[in-house]
Amino acid sequence: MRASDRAYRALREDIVAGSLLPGTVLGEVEQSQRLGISRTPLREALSRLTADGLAAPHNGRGVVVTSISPETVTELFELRQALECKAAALAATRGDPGTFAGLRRDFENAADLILQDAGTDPTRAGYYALVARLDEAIDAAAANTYLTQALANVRLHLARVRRLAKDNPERLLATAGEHATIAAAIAVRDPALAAAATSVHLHKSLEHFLAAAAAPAGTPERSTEKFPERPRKDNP
Amino acid sequence: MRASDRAYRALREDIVAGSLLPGTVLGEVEQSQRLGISRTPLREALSRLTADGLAAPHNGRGVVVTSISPETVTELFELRQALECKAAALAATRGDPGTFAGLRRDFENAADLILQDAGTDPTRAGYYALVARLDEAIDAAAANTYLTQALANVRLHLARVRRLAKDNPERLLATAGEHATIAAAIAVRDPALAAAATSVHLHKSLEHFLAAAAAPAGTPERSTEKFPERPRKDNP
DNA sequence: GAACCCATTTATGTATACACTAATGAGACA
DNA sequence: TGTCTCATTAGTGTATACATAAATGGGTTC
Repeated sequence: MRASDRAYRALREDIVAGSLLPGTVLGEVEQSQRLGISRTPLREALSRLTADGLAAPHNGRGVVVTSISPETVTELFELRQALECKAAALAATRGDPGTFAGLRRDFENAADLILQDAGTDPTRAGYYALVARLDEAIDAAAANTYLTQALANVRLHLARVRRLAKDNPERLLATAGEHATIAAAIAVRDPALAAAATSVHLHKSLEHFLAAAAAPAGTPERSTEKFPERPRKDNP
Repeated sequence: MRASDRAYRALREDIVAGSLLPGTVLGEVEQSQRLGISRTPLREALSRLTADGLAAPHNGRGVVVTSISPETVTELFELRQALECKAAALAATRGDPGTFAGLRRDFENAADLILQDAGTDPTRAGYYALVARLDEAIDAAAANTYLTQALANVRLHLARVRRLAKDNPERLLATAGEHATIAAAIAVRDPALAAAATSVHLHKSLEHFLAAAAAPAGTPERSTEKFPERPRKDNP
């Protein structure tokens, strides 16, 4: 694999995982030494990160990791709603009913996935893999390259948000039901219903995130830690 | 200005204007010599073009200018509809009524712009500048960075399509009315109406393009020239 | 005559050297 | 003591050299 690809993946993973905090200045010499490559492939990686919106030019000199705020997430969900509703509607028009009927059943039986390994797997990899399967099925059924690419970018930003969302089992169980409803609407080839179900799901997801981000009483000091705004030099 | 920026703008302009035809292989040495810069900034320009979707990797070696087909345009318009309807709805919720009332009047008086310099200005720069003003007003009123950026990318691709669309004065006059309707809906702060008016406009625009692209009788040989698919070496 | 193999060449990926700009620091002067 | 200026430095932008892999062409062999 090319060094620029490895650098891009490594930096993207660090940003999404949160080990590179928002506001961190990504110096070329610094990062190239950290990743053990030269500046040329690193620059290409930074260029791709900037195009993704995970990094942004900083005073015309260097790039910084973009920040996340409740306002940012609200804007992201507005775009997400436009894209996912359209994708669900197209999938309902063009998709294979059998595929989505199967996904509907999987989500209706997802309580096991969510509750079973509640303690063993804090990342809920199993359930999120199922969600990813639904996303991929919708993308494939929508059969629209531009839409799929735009959604991929949204989901990239969403992965960052997910780290802050603190999804409790109750919310996850609710999302399973919402996803089942979406899959069911696509399976019966009802575009308007699929879009409406998607809209409902996204509305509730954003509501849940904003409520959690509103710094629940008892841990008010974490809210500032979760949304740093000042540029800071590497890992503080 | 940086050499990489100049290269990016120059290549983008060449692709949008059609002087670099779809399928053209963009060799690094070749283009860097043509633009009088070294390979390093040119690579960054190619990277940005690839991120924009104007170029795509070619057999893992080099990049080619992406092609445009009626199917591609249809997909582009599906994404465009999702984005522009959402933007119009948000603008209707948040925008300043006075701004859009003024734009409505401008579009209602746009017949002069369109008919006046019908022969003198084949690109209709004046009218398209007015359209751009509406786009910018909607972007500003929607106040959503993610949405604006996604729309900017769509409009970039749309500029390529416009070259093939062969807009006659009748169609342009019709679009002026459609744009006036959109501006009016936003001015009265009716999100659903704004989205609907946008949907109607885009539906008719796509319809017009597809009809024109269907190779009108008398010039069937141009359809293959308009949508080249085979990679070709530079300007044939 | 056709097919296969090897050499050459061409183009990309990477590293590094050089240039230039902007930030930083100290020192001098008011 | 504060501020202005100049030198230093750190970091980015660009050019170029080198390495490597893929395409191409010629030669040989079956």
